[in-house]
Amino acid sequence: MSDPIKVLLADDQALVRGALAALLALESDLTVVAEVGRGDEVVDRARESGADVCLLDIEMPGLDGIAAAAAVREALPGVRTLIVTTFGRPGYLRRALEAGASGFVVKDTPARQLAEAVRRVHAGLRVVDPSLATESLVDGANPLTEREREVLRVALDGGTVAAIAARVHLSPGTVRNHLSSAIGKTSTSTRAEAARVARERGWL
Amino acid sequence: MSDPIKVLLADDQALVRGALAALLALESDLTVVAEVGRGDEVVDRARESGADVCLLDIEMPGLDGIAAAAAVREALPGVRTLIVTTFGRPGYLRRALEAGASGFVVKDTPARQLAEAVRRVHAGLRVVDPSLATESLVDGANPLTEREREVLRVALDGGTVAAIAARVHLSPGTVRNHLSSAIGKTSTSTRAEAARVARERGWL
DNA sequence: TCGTGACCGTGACAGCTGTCATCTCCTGGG
DNA sequence: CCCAGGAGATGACAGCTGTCACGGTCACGA
Repeated sequence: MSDPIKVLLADDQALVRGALAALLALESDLTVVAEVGRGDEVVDRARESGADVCLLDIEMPGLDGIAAAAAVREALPGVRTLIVTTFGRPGYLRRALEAGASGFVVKDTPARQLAEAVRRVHAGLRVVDPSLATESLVDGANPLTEREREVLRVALDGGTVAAIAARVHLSPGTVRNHLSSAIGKTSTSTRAEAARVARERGWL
Repeated sequence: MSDPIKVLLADDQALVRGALAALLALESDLTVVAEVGRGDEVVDRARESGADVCLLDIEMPGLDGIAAAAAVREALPGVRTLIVTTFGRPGYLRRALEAGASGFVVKDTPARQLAEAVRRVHAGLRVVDPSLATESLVDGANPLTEREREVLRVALDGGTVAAIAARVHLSPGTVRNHLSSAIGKTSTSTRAEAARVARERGWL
């Protein structure tokens, strides 16, 4: 039998991190060599520990899991990344694959499938949650422009147009134009609704 | 040595559920006797399995963890409940304790403390995340009335006042009055912001 | 019994929002 | 070269929103 697969775990919730470590420790061909709670520590710790596969949550402080996957791709081309996340938003899948992730699994897949996903990714295969793959095709690509996304992200907090304009350094009129455009593209009628829909689809 | 403590796990994410089971299985004095993914299955499965302690996530379909704790308290008075949740919102802690939960732990506590929390709860002790306990006192009680909460919950989706009014069966004018009152109580300036703040504080 | 407060509603008003037309500037195809 | 499209901005307009004042009902405790 060959050497065990070395795994790095990245999740901001310590309890989940420890629990996943316990779960993977049950597999004799896997070994957890590093655990981090922030996205911006992934590359350094992966290098130090000589990890083969990085399990990355998306919601993390410092750097989100998708950006961390891109950073790993850049700095350590031989290391595979597998996104493990709570939210199966179609846009996340697309962006994860664009960032060079080898796999995408949501947190409500059965526990025993996780180890298998790690093995497949390590073997150079792609692992994609099948239910999401189809949904991703149906939803199509992200229609929002960069500025529209930026404005919508700020609009999530719920402030007035004037407050949004101040935070993105634009004129209030321009902000309203971008919001109006985003409202149209999301088939909604208020900016709060548009922001919610865009977030749910992983467009932000 | 006495019999192991029988634990029921409730979390809507199968991966987290399985991982927590693996984590607790490392402790020789604990045994996971049931796992459920919905709040409304907790009481039945706890009864069947003869669980001593129920670990409950808050975000669950069917019945949320706090309501599930109340249901367990009602149907199985001898069974202790321990809330294990992602969000350390002060209002959640208060409501959890009011619902009869014996403990409240957030998911970024260290993994090894979970088993200890289970033991303490089983022994009849209260376990409360210390950082939250103080924060809960600072924030004070939920100042929103029942109607204000209802209107704010619907307002989270971001629709117009007319849409909210239709969903709660009130006149648009009344909805605006409730929203205005809620905006004042949250020290915000728009209903979207008020809804966000109220949700973050666990007031909804 | 009275006062208090939650609740529901109406009407009015200032201000904010969403939409549209229009303009300029810049960039990347064809 | 010209054109399309993103970005930034302005002005106008109808409609929506947040606020306030006011009136009414009901339940609860003093």
